[in-house]
Parts: sequence; structure tokens; C-alpha cells
Amino acid sequence: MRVTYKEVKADILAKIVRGDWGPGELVPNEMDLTETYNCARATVNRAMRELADEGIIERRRKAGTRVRETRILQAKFDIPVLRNEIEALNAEYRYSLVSSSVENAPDWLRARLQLPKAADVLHLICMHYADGNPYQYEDRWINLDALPQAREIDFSKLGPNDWLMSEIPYSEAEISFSAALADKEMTEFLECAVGDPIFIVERSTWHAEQAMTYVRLSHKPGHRMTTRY
Amino acid sequence: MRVTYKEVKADILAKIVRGDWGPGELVPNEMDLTETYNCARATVNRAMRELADEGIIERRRKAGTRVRETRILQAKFDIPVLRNEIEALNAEYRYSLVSSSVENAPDWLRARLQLPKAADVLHLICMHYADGNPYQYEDRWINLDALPQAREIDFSKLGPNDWLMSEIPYSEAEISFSAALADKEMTEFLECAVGDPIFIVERSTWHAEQAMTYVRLSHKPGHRMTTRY
DNA sequence: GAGTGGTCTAGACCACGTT
DNA sequence: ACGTGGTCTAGACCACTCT
Repeated sequence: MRVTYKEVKADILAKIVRGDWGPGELVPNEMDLTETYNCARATVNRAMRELADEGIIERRRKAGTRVRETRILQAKFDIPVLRNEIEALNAEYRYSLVSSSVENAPDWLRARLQLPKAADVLHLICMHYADGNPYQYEDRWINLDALPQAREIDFSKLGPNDWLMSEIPYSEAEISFSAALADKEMTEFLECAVGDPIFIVERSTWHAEQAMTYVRLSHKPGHRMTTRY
Repeated sequence: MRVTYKEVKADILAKIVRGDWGPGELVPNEMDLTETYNCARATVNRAMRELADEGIIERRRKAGTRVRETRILQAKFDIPVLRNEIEALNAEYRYSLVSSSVENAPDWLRARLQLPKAADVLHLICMHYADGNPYQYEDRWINLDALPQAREIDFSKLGPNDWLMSEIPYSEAEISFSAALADKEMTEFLECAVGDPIFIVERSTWHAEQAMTYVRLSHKPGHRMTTRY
């Protein structure tokens, strides 16, 4: 049978795992491996390229390919649309708009999104429920200079995330995770106690060099975000 | 000049972003695109494959290629070795072993790592500092059935993570992020107040079907984990 | 059965970066 | 200067899966 890039990749990885090629060591070049595995260079290349993408090896022209000294740990999280996430738990999803107002962007938001002075933003507070239980508290700010049409949208039925995904399906974003304490207001919506630990996700979204939206998502106490690799 | 897969990829993405091909719509097949871009099929294939890897499009034999209905948001975090992370902040890294003891694995740990009854584990508490300030509190458990040589290691100089990376550089892992409150003991090490919100990272590591280690990392209040995409 | 993507081959040229 | 990886080509066969 013909040699597949997956076989080559698995064999190279096995050699690294076994320690045949230790950290920092030079891996044979593509032409040599072509003979080792008796296959075309493109096959070896794809195997090596994927290993490099996964952070197992490091490749440099002329210098060759080496096993990485320290494995870069990569954790990839798939962040599904909230409705799907909740329905995947066999729970019923419910959305509710708490408040909506046009405001002047506060300073901290202007700084974060690099907005001009006196920029108008749409400030939404929303709740997301799973089987009727509070799941996520959404504090959303939309840049009305960039998305003036947001003024006319009725967000009592359609969640801002769903609307934004339809307006700007592809965008640049910065995500960060952190921990915070539930404040007075949040305790009411999340049905928890003041001072409970809250897992926070923040996301700023950009499109065509312009800030579109910033959102701060506060999760019910005990929320975990998990991934395998 | 020759057409590169990057150009093809960028152009296809631009068409999707502009809405020429909307969510759920069929994208032309590879042979057609080969003519559109006047290049080899392998070039189109690589462009499309990468877009599929990034969750932009969905490909199925015979059925063709479609723009994804709902973009899967993927957040990829590079988790560097702590020393590197701290030194990247231009801070001096310092490590300290707080305690070390061989114990019988508590029930919650046995359940998590699927350990047999009466399994011995090495329990380490360590601190990591940046410029002398507490940065991370490490609560580490090592499965001594799988790694008996850990009994003989002096962890007062070498951090358990560094040692484990040298023993089992490649492994399966489960990572999770959550929020918790600082308890009495932690406040002393992290120099914070009881009830401060703490960002928690937990990681269970497996190798050859066997649990190697579980670690719970508690970060100083205010810690954030950030990524862009 | 037939259309589509998945992959391999053999050869070629080129860009980069080390020497 | 030259060795290595990065990429493109043109053609081929195959695997999957929809109809």
C-alpha cells in the first residue's frame, strides 16, 4: 500500500515520544525521510508541517527541523453559540432582554475600543437561561458609529449575539478569561450570593479596523470551561 | 506571478465576509475554482482545507463545500512554561517548594484520575513568584504508581512541571478554567484577602492510558488569560 | 453511479537564512 | 554560496456519500 502522510506523521511523533529524537535534536531533512518512508516529498512535508503547527517541532529553512525544547501547550476552546451550548446539555434555552439604552460611551469603554470622544453606544443587559435557571449574564456594548442600524433592532426577541453574527459574521476579536466577585446587581440575576466567585469572559470585536462591540459575560457560580488536547 | 494558496484563501474568505457566499451556501467545487484562479487543484485544495480547519467552511465529499451556518468561535491559548511567561513580562522568576509528602490518594483525586484504591501519590505545594510577588500557587499531585521515580526527586530546586515535562514530554491532557475564592491558606501565599476572586486552571495529564498528574493552579487576584483571533 | 473532496507522485522553482 | 523548507504544477487514483 501507499504511504500516507498520517502514517509518516504518526511514526515521526512516535520516535519523538519514545525519545529517539530528543528535545532540541535535529530531525532528518525531508529528502532523507522521503527515502526512509519511500514516499514523495510532499507527503513528508505535510506530516512535518502539521507537527510544526501543533507545536511539536520547529522548522527553519537551511537550519532544518528540530524537536521543540519546551513543548508549547496549546489549549483550543470551541466556544459554541450559547443556544447550542445549552441545548447540547439537553436543557431548554431561554433569552431575555433586561434593559436597553443609548448612552455616551464611558471612558473605560472608549479606551478599550479606541472610540472617539462623545461616541454613542447601545448598552444592553441580557440574561440567558438553561431550563429556567440563570446561566449567563450579558453586559453588551455596541458601537453605534459602526453599527447605526442597531438603534432600530428589537433586541427583546433576538439576542445581540445572534444579530451581530448575522451583521458581521467574520471579525477580529480579543478574548480574555478572568475571575470576579458577584456584585449586588448580579446576584439578583444569577440567583447567587454577594461575593460568589464568577467566571468572566470578555470579548472585544473588530471589523475593518473599527471596534464593533464589547461584551462581558458573567457565568453562574461553578461554571467551568473545559477542553482536551 | 503564480497564484499562491494564500491569495486563493484570502480571496475566498473575502467573498464570504462580503456575503457573496452567505452562510449555508454552496461554494464552487475545486475544479471550478481551479479555473477561476487559474492554478492547480492542489493550491485550491490547500486554501479550502485551511478554511475548513478554521471553522469557516464545511466540506463533504460529493455534497461539496458550504459556508458554515454558525461560525464556531475558536479561542486558542498558548500556555507557555511559567518561567517563560514571567520572564516575558520582564520580571524575575522565582520558584519555591512549600511542602512535599507522600499520601494516600483522596477519593476526589482517585475519581478524577481513575486511580485504584490505596494508590500512593506525591502531593506538592509550590509557589511561583514574579519579581518577588506571588504569581501562582501550585497544588500538584503525582501518581506514584505511574511515576515511582518521583519519590527520589528533590523538588526544592526543580519545579514539578519542569521535571514532568522532561519525563513525559508528550501526553494527553484535560484543562479547565474556572473561578474560585481565596481560602485562608491561599491568602497567605498569594498575599491577598479571604474571599478574593481567584482564576483557577486545572490540568489532568495522561500518558499511555495512565493518569500521570493532576494540578490545580491558583493565580493572584486580577489575573487574566487573553488571546486574539 | 457519479460527483466531490482527500491524498499521493514526481518534478520544479524559489525564498530564506545559515555559513 | 548553498542547503533546507515552502510551495506550485499536472496528473492520477481513491473513498466517501448523495441520489
